[in-house]
Amino acid sequence: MARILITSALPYINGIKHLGNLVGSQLPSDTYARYMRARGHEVMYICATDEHGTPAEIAAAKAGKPVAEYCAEMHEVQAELARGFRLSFDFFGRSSSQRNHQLTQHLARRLGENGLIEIVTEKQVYSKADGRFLPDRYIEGTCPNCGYEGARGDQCEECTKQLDPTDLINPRSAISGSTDLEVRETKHLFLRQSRLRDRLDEWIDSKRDWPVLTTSIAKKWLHDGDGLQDRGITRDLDWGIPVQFDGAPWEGMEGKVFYVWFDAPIEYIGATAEWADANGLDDSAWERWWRTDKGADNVRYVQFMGKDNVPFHTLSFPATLMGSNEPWKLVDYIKSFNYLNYDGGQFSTSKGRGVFMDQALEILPSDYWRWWLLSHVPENSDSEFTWENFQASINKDLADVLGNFVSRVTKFCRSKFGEVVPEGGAYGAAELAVIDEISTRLAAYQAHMEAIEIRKASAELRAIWAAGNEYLQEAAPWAAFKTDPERAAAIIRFALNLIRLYAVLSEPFIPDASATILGAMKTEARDWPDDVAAAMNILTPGHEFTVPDVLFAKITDDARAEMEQRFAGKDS
RNA sequence: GGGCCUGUAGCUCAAUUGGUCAGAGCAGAGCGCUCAUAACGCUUUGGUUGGGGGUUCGAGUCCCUCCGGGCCUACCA
Repeated sequence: MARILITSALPYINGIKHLGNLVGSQLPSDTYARYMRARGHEVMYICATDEHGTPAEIAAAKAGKPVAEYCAEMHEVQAELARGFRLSFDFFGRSSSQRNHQLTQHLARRLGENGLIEIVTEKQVYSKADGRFLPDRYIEGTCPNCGYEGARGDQCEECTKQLDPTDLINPRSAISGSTDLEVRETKHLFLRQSRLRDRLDEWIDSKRDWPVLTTSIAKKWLHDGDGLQDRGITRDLDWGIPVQFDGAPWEGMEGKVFYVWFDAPIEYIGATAEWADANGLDDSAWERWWRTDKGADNVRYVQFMGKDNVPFHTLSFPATLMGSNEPWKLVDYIKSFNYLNYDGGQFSTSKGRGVFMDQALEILPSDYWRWWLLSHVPENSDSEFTWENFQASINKDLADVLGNFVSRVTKFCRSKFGEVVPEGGAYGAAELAVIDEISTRLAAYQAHMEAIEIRKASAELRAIWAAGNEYLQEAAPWAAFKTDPERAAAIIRFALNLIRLYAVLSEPFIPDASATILGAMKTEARDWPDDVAAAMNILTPGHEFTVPDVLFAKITDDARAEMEQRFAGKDS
């Protein structure tokens, strides 16, 4: 049994995430976690809300709430949606937790003691009306290059020219519109990650098996221009982890907080500590996952994230841990994802374009979304959601191939033998052939899951379902029943066992349907089938079951058209 | 501007890293079956692998170039 630590990139707190966010980290990591648990491994699966930063403060202000209250509410909303999608986190924490405060401050202190932090005086734009410093992106004005009036302080979206906020003509706050801006001096802590460049470079080089998407981004940052640059890790904000604290090895940082990207990944550790607290366990319980001197040396740590998160996970977070000179567990494998597009464009929160997590659960069961998203997860390139494709996949894969198989077998059995596994007859060549085929496919399915090739695994799983229909067609129990009822009994017994097997194998992808099937089969036997032949004898003659209701209702053309209309967005 | 990714059948994607007629699923066509959610099975039609050039015994894969799509570019997260 292995020990596997799995973290999903933290969803930001300022709103409900869309399906693209879901499929880019949480969903595939959940499937992986479920699979690894099913294989008997010890899994710690962690996620949390990322709660600090300017957007959180603005969203709270917009909602007319204190930021702490806003974050607490949004955390609960996101936690509820996570439950709705059956995301099986061992703990869903908060980056604003006391645990994260302590850990973040601890690591910063260690970095400071190790000479890896310096104080830098910077000039930044301050908005008197907003009472805050403005990140470059939150300053708008006219582009000096092309005259576009909505240019941002970091870049003009019209002519793509990189800008400095002071370049803008008639600059204004993007938050309030105020033009009462001034440049002020402010001091910030910088993480001297340039000093760790060689160590990071060597470390990245050792990760031969990482996806190109992951390593190429890291290498670019390490080698572009002057190489890895030092990075500010503090901000002038109210909401966040205070930089000045007892034992802090620097002064004059009152009123400042750590930069959200400094504390967010630390929350992976923080959330594990929160998990221990929530379960009444002491520190050793979480430390054995994170401290290589306290048991984490045999942990395999896998991170899941969208491609936009890669630099922070390959460089700044490892730099934080390495720079502490403490034996923290570093990531072993990073699985990064491309983006999911929506019907020929991008998901857009502002335009209401695309399906968001709450809406998705309102209109269809989570298994539908899980199946489509996982079987189309953007592993190799951006992928595309269309309603037509969604409808076709759900109706064909879930309703016709899997759902109908369960239906035809259980209903046939009920009408000929009753709701009980029939006795008589014996498995023969046809059954052995199916066992052979499924064994081969199962090995492929497992290999793909081990390699975190979710799409390929889903295709293999589907083929395993389809093998049941092929078998049934070949064995034709409806014909056998007329001449040789014992033979029909053996076929149906075999098919009923296939149904149970399918429920077990499908659990990482469609946990609700899996539970429904096992419930209908009235069995608790969900051990992973290391031996397919043996698994075909788990439901024994005389075992009772019930015919389940339709597992997957089909999506009608009308329903599809309606949803297509509803989620098209305002401006497109 | 710079860097990276990407373009394969009508659609969504593969192709063991340069090696047999480029494969699946869906959609289309034909046949079969009648247990089942008008479901299932079998067979089958679709491709000058974005265009052009090059390297090689051999290119979807490597190089050059053009065209299209996307991401990143360090103060959004």
